[in-house]
Amino acid sequence: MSVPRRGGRPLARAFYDRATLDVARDLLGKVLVHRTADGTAAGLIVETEAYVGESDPACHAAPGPTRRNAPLYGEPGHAYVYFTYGMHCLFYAVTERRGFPAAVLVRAIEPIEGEALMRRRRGRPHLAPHDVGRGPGNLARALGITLAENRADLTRAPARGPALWIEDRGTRVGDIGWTARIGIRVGTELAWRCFVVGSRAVSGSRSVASSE
DNA sequence: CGTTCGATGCACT
DNA sequence: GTGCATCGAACGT
Repeated sequence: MSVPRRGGRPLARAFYDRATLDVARDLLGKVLVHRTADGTAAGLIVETEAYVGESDPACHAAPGPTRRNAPLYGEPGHAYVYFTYGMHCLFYAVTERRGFPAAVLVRAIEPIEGEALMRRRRGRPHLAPHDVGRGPGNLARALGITLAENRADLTRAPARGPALWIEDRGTRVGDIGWTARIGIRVGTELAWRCFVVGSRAVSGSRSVASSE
């Protein structure tokens, strides 16, 4: 893939207000940025999964609306942060029109900016670069994304102060692979996980990922 | 390389 | 009370 340039602007609402599978694919190569009081950390998105509607048995909206999944039903272009296993936060970008519950889970990033900060947050100074943002729980930890970021508007990046957004820095990714989603017990027949072929930051079994 | 298992908090029924 | 869209340590091959 090409060398990233700096200084993008947040992707517009219209980017997210589309079919979720298209958004999942198009997020590959985009840059997820979180600016906090501790500094700015950013990573290239290399792996995503789509969760689409109440008819998708693996989607958190499958049981219908609840307090917890409410952001899925809201305006596209907002963050949905899911706290799971008592210790991990997962970051999603809400997609499709208001009222239709869908989102893209970001599963892996390659560090681009603030790698020292990301390592500090992970608490593991000796990680290889491709491991810093490998896995959905790990990347949220590295970027400092918590439940405080749930419902954050991803289309706004004010000149200063805390902000969470996704931007295009002109990076072109190579081949894209599609497989079943990881870590779910239902909906495994759907190939709604996509990733950049060859990226060492992609989660899951390395031998499987490299053969796809 | 692979599999198994415990940690840990919260929303939901 | 149950079940997680996870992770990393421990252990087997």
